[in-house]
Amino acid sequence: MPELPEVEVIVRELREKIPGEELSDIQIYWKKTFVSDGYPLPVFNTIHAVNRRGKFIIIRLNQLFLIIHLRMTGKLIVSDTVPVDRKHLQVQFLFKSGKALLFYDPRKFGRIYLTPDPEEFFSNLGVDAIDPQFSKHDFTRMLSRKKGSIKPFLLDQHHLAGLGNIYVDESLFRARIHPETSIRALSVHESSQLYQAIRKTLNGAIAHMGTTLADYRTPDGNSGRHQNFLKVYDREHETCFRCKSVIVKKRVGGRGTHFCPGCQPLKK
DNA sequence: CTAATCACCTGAAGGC
DNA sequence: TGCCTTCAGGTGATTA
Repeated sequence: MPELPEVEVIVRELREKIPGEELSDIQIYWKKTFVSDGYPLPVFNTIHAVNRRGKFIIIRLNQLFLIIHLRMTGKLIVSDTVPVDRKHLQVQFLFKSGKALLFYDPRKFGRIYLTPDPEEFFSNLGVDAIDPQFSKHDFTRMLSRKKGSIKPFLLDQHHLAGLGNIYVDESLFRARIHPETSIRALSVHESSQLYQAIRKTLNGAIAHMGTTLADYRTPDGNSGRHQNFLKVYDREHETCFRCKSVIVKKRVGGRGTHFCPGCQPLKK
């Protein structure tokens, strides 16, 4: 479910709520969710900071870091009390203050990793898609070394980290590029448009607090609003706001892909 | 290297 | 109402 914008909104909210909290207990209800890698459970540690890289949430403790990936249906909730709703609760962190950080995940794909070394943990992860250090030139250079279709490339977190199925489709629409366009066929101008489109799309979604299609909620339990601003994703058979063509959905790289055949013609 | 498929899980939605 | 199939915001492993 959550892509970079949703994770960013979650991180901002967590940052308001949990730094300074001291862990008093950790309960793991679904073993595979919590990957301790042999390190002791960080009970009695303090939460020092909350950050993000791509779709990962990074929580700094005393010596170790909790690194969380929500995958499809993971949800973090900050509660003032021990949980009332325990359905799909996979991991529970209790604090000395009485508050709790709860990890819910119906599909159980999400993971919480424990590591002393985030740099090492992220050694194969691409650059964050809205990292200010990541330039248009870096992007075109990255593209020049690759072939294949543009959409699978954008989804691959080893290159750019943070885009998922919704925002790839939205970014390609904004840049007027067909998702099956071969990377080698992209002009310098198109690459540049795509770079801008990705940033505008992600930052716009953050401003709307993310996209809630079904499960996504912030740690306060709030929905996002960006679902009301989607241009192609989840709009199959509807009319393009820009050219009035009918939005198409087809499989590209194994993923349901939405685009406007009028605005995004395939040039190959 | 790229592409396709499966695996991991559950729930919602659509067809009959 | 119920059964069956398909699909879902993700990603890693395996196999052509």
